[in-house]
Amino acid sequence: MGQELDERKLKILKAIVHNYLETGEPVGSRTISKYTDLNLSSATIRNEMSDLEDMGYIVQPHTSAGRIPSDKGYRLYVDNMMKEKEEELSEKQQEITEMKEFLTEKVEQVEELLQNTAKLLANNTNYATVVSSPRFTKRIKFIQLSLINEDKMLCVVVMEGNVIKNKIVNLSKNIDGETVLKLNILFNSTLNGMTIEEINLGTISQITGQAGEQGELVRRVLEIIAEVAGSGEDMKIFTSGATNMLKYPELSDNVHASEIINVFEEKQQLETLITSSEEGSAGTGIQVYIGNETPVQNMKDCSVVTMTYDIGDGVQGTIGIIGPKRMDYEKVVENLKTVKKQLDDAFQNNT
Amino acid sequence: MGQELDERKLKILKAIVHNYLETGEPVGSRTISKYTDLNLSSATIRNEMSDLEDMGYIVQPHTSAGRIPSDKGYRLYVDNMMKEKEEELSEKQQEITEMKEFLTEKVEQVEELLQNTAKLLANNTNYATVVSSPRFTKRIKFIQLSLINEDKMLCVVVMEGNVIKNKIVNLSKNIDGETVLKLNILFNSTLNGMTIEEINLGTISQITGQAGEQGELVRRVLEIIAEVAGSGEDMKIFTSGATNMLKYPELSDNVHASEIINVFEEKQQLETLITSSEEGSAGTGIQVYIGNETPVQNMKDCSVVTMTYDIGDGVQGTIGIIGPKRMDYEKVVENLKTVKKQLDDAFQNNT
DNA sequence: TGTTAGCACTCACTTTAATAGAGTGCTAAT
DNA sequence: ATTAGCACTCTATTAAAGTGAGTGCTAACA
Repeated sequence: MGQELDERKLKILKAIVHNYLETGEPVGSRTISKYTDLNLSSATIRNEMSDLEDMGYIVQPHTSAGRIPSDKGYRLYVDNMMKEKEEELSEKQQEITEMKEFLTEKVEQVEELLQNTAKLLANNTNYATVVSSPRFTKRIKFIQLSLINEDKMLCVVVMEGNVIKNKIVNLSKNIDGETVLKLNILFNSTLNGMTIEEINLGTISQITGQAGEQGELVRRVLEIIAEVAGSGEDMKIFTSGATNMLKYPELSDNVHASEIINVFEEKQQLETLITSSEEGSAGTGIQVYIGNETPVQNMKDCSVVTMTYDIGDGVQGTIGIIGPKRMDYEKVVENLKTVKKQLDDAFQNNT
Repeated sequence: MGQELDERKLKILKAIVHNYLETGEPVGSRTISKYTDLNLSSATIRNEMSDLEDMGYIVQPHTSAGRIPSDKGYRLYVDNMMKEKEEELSEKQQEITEMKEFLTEKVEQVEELLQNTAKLLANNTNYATVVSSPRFTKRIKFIQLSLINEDKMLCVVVMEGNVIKNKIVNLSKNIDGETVLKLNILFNSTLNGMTIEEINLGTISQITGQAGEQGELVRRVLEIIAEVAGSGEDMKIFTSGATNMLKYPELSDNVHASEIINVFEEKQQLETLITSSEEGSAGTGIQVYIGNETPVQNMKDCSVVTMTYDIGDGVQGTIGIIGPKRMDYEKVVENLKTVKKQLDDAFQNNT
C-alpha cells in the first residue's frame, strides 16, 4: 500500500491516465510501449502494469481488456500534476483577456456576473460548472426600511459587493413614516460596515436601547437583517453546461444522466458540495474530488474540481467544474485559475 | 382531409390513443378488437385503421407493426377530451386541499410560491413543469431611492403582489440626501398605482417638470424603473422535474435528452414557449402544443400543455407541463386547473 | 537479474443466420 | 358490411461463429 512507486512505474501510470483521458477506452500494454519514450517492450509494460494493478492504481474492466485508472490512480496523477503546475501560473494571455472582456462587459449586478462566469467556463471546458455567490463574511453597506402601506414594511439590505437582499415584513402594529425614518438612521449609523458576525449582543442591546418605545420592532428587524443578509443559508448557485455531461458515454446512460441532471436541478445538493469543498481546500484553494471522494453521492462517477475565489479578507465563493472522471484536469485547473483571477479583480474594483 | 370521422372511427381512434398512452407501444388491430365494446373482429378494425391511416390520424412505424397516433390524431383526441371535461370542473377535493396547504405554507415571496408550484406539479404528474412569474401589467406599489455612497444610488421598486425589483445606479454627478428624499416623494406621489403602460409622455414631462434642476437624473431613474419593473423582459421562469423526461424511453436517448434538458437549462427558450402560449390561449386559457406544433424546436417530440393564471385584471403568468406526446392529457389538464385555482387564490389574498 | 519474444488463452464485440411473433393486407366466404 | 383465413413483412431474439485486442506465462537472451 504505502509502497512508493519507482520512476518508471510512475511514468507508465501517467501514460495510462493520459491516454485514457483522451480516448476514454481502456489502454493496453502495446499502446503504452509506443506512447512513452521508455523504449520498453509491451511485455515489460505488461509486467509493470500488473504490478500497478496489484497496488491499486489501475483496474481491468474485464480480463483481456486494457487498464483504466482507479480513483487512486487519478488521485496520484492529479496530485502530481498540481505539484508541477504550481508555479507556472500559466500565461495564456490571449485567452485571459478574452475572458476579461467577456466578464466585465455590461455586468452590473453580481448575479449576472456569476451566471456569465458559469456559462463561459462551461463553454470553454465542455464540462458542467457551478458558481456560488460569495458567502457574506461581507459587510453591510446600507440598510433601507420603507413603509409600503399601513401594515407592510420593506426591508432592503445592500451588502458590500452590491448584493442586494430584500424582504417584506408584516407589521403587528402600525407605525408612522417619521418612526421609520428614525429607524433608518439608527440602523445605518449603527450597523453599516459591520459583518453579520460582528453584530453581537452588545450591539443589539445598544440599538434596542436607543430605539426606546420601538424596541420590539427593532428586534424583529434585526432578526430579519440577520436572516436576509446572514450566513450561507440562501447562498445562490449558478450552473451551466449540465448537458455537457451527456456527451460522455460513460455518463450518458439513463441512470447516470438522471442522477447527474438531477443534481443540477435541485441545486441544494450542489450546496453541500460547495460547502464541504470550501472546508476542504486549505492551501491553494483548489480541491479535487475524484469519484467516490465526492460528498454528493449522485456524482460518484464524476470528478469535481473546485476553487474558492477571494474578495479581500476571508474565503468567499466557490467555482466548480464537474466532469467525467477522465476529465482534462490540467485544462480545468488552468481555466479555474484564470477565472478566479478575473473574479477577484471584478470584486476588487467593484467593491 | 376535411372529411368527418364517423362514430365508429372516432371510437377506434380514441381506443388507439388511449392504449398507446398507457403502453407506449404501437397498438394492433386485435388489441382494439378486444379493448373496445364495439364487438368487431380484428379484420374489421384493420380496415378502419387503414382508413384512419389514410386520413392521417395514425401512423405505422413500419409495416407489420401496430399503429401510433400522429400529431393530428393526438390533436383530435385532445380537442375531444377538452370538450367533454369542459364543465366537469373536477372536484378532487382531497387533492385540492392538500395542494392548498402546501402552497400557502410559509410562502412569503412570490418566487418561492412559484418554485413550489412547479415542484408540486412535477411530482404529481411525473412530467416536467414550467411556471412563469406574472407579467407586470401590475401596478407600481412603491418606489424607494436610496443613496448608498457618493456615486451610487439604489433603486427599489415594489410591484403589486409584492414582487420586488432592484438595481444600483451609478450617478454621474453627486447629489445629496435631501434631493433623494424629494425625488422619493415625487416619484411615489406620481407613479404609485400606475402600470408601466400608463406611464406615458405626459406623466414623464410632468415629473421632469417638477424635478427642476434634477430633470436629467429623473429621466434616468424613470428609464431604470421601466427597465426594472417593465415588460416581460426579465420574466422569471421556474422549472422542476426536468429529469422526469428521461423516464420515457422515446425521449431518453442521447439526442433527445440533450435537446430537452438544454431547454430547461437555458430558460430563455422557455420564455418563447410561454410568450407564444399566452398569445395562443384565447378561450379557456388552456393551450396544448402537440409535437411539431410547439414553438420550441427542441421539443418537437414532446407535448406541452399550458394554462395562464389570472390576477384580477389582465392575463398574467403561465403554468406549463411538458411531457412526451403520449402524456396523460386528462390528468395534466386536471392538475393544471386545480393549481391555477390555487394560484389565483394566493394572489387574490396576497395583493 | 531485468528484459524480451512468442504463444496460448480469454473475453467483449461483431457478424451472420435462423427463428419466433406480432401485425398487416388481401381474398373469398358469410 | 363483416369476418375468417392465409400469405407476407418486418422486428426482435437467440445462437453460433469469427475477430481482435489484450493478457499472463514461459523460455530465451543480454
